Amino acid sequence: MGVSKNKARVPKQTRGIESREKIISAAMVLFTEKGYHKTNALEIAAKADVATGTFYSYFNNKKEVFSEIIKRIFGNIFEKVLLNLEFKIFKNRTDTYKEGKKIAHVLLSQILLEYKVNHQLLKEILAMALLDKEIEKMRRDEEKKVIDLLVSLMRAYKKYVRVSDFEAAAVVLLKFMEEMLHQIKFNTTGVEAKRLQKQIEDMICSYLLVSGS
Amino acid sequence: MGVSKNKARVPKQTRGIESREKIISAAMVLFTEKGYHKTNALEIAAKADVATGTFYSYFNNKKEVFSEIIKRIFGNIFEKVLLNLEFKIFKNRTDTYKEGKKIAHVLLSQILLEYKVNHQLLKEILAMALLDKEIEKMRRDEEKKVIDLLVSLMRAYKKYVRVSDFEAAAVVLLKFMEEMLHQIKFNTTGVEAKRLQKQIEDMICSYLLVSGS
Amino acid sequence: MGVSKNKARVPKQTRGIESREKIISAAMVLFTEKGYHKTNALEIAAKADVATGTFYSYFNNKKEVFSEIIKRIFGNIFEKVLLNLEFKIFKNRTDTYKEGKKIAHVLLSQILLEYKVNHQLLKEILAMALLDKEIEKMRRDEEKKVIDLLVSLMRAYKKYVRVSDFEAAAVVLLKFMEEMLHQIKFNTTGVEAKRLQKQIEDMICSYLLVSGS
Amino acid sequence: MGVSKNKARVPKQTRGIESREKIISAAMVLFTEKGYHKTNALEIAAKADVATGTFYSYFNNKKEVFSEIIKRIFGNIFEKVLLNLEFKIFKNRTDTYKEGKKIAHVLLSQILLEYKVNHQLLKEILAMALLDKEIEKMRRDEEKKVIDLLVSLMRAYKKYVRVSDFEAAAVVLLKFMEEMLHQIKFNTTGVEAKRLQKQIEDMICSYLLVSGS
DNA sequence: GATGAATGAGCATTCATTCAT
DNA sequence: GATGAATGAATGCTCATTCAT
Repeated sequence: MGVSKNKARVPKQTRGIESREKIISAAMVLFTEKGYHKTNALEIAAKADVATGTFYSYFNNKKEVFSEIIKRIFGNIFEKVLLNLEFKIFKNRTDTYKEGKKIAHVLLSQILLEYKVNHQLLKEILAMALLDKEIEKMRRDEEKKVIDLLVSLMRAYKKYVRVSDFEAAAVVLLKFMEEMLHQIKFNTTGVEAKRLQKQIEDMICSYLLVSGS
Repeated sequence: MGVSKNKARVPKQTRGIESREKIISAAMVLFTEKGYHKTNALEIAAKADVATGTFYSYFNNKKEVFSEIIKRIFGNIFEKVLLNLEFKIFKNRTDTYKEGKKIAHVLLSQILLEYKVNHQLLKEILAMALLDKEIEKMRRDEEKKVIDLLVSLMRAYKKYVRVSDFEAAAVVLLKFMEEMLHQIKFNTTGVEAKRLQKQIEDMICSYLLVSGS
Repeated sequence: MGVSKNKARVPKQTRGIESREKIISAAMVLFTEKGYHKTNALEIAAKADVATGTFYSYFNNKKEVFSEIIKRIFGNIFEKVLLNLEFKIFKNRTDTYKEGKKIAHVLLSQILLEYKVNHQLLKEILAMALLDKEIEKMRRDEEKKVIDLLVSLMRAYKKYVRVSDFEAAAVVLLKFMEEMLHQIKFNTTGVEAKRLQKQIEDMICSYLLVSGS
Repeated sequence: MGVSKNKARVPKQTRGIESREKIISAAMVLFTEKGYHKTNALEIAAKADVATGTFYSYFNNKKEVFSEIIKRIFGNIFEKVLLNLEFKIFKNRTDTYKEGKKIAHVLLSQILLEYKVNHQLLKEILAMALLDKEIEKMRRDEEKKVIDLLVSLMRAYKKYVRVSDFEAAAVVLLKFMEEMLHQIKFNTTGVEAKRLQKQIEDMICSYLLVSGS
């Protein structure tokens, strides 16, 4: 589906691999600076110091570079963050609400730190995920991984968990987290990040953790 | 910035108003069917049964029609929903957690009902709000109204409310609600809407309402 | 089938019709001078003193102009020649072989005269009829008309006609005539046209007409 | 004109000869499948399992491979058919019209058999002979051989031959035969091959042979 | 006011050919 | 000899916008 003419050359020599990387870097810079829609293949090639033809040797079109970039960013962010998440929790066997809240705080701060990909590019990716079926699928696939992890975590700690429908809860939590991260990053409302973060942690904990513990 | 050449004619005769309306309707259909970026002025004019020139009499460019459409949709949705919200709450003086939960359920269902604007167009709007400063501002302005209302509501019912930073809470709640509505609408994860809705209500209530009441 | 996006504008105003005609004329000149494959839309537009966009308003691509040109040439040549053919024969009730031969001579000369469309363009058309399914179909359709006429003529004069399988004979005659006309026009062998014409007439008559008459 | 840069390497080692042959075979397949104009050097090299550079070691450009292919096909067809023709006639000393007709039938069937080169490629060659001066010359040279043979044959059997201008007659016959072979092969009119073949034989004989014999 | 023809800069994409390795 | 990466001019086509009628 949508794999286009599959004409894209796969570089075998070092020089080819370098060119491909140069193109990806240049595209990343330009998508960030001018946005995906306002960037064109010619500019990318120029910025990458490569001929137009070279661009089209490695990518069938603009969207393919974008996909490649997204793959890398998603791969980076989600996996890094998630491995972190798993690790943190298993390390700090959380038994009480207060402990939980502390962990939530550390985690969120940590994630926010990782999540420092440049704003504009992130906006472009989110927008594209809304506008383009293929990009949407890439996002969905990545989300699936997180949801699965969240479910397995809730299952492992079920006696400390308030909710019962783990899957639905995982979806709600994930989407909530995502939105909040963007909110903090893009900050469209004028309320300071710290205050927001506190409310977010509170909301997660009051929803997720049994309070009596 | 963005004030454009202000050449757009403001129709005063019935015929002119009709033409303008036809253009807006046509644009709405096309933005929905093909997306904003893939729709062009010529098509809109054609679908509206109007000459290309006429299109440019009433709108300086494609984005202006889009803005107009957004204005109407935001006006419709947000205001309708919000007036409803205010009305509902003042009518049903909520004193207990259970009562609150019931109201939350009714409200969310109500909002979801109002929120049935065609998916695709909504996606386009959200995407544009990420990509375009002007559209982003329109969205932010609309959100401001909701946040203000939420704050004033919390203030009015503060004894039943768990949280203390009303403004931050309002932001978190609004963004959460928005994201959840989209999640239910676009349903990218495969979990059924009903299960999601239940978790959402739970999350809002456990966060917002004092539980002992 | 192959009708492409059907986006081509049909001009309604005099100016539009003029532009379309200018494009067709320019294309004809260029196809003749440089051949179809070596001519491009930009050049056609330039020669027609029209913007590139105007070219694409009236034709979806180069092939469409070519089709239009072919339509006109085929329409002109075939119909003119054929009406002539019918008329000539009905006027000169041919009873003897000698009479037949005289008529054949007059006719062939006549046809050759009509057939003076510029060589190069004709070559291009023939070549395209070999290379392109759509153009091939256009040619076939035009040929069908001639074959039908030839059959009906043979039927009308059957007592002077040697052959019995009228349809096959018509095909053979048509193709023979076509090829000979091109041969005379393109003259690839170095034998003078007059000598060829004589042999052609002889071949047609000895094949077609009963000799005893 | 057309001598090109003459840089093409002439392979002397087995490996080189193999590469050259692989390229020719690949080109033949692609010209057949996609046509000459839509095939490009890169594809040919890829299909031949050879680097792009290797292609340009053996051929200066696409047309050179095409010329090579044409040379082989013409060499094959014309020579085979003609040697056959000469042999057949000298074997079967034809004295009467009926004998002549029989031979014509056998010959035509024979030729049609030899003439089974793949349609599409033949079309491409014919089209190119119309479009390209060099290819046209190649065709003309090959035809010259046939015409010479036909003339010498007519001369040898002049007492059985109706016509007097041997050269013109040879041209007419050759062109007629060519066209008819294509007609039978490409069959654009829907009349069955057998019926056409019969008419063709009849036309040749009634034109060529003295009937009283 | 309305029409729709015309504009032309702009963009995506291709491909014959070269050349460093 | 062979490789395949790189080149960049060339081309097809689009579309926002203007303007004569």
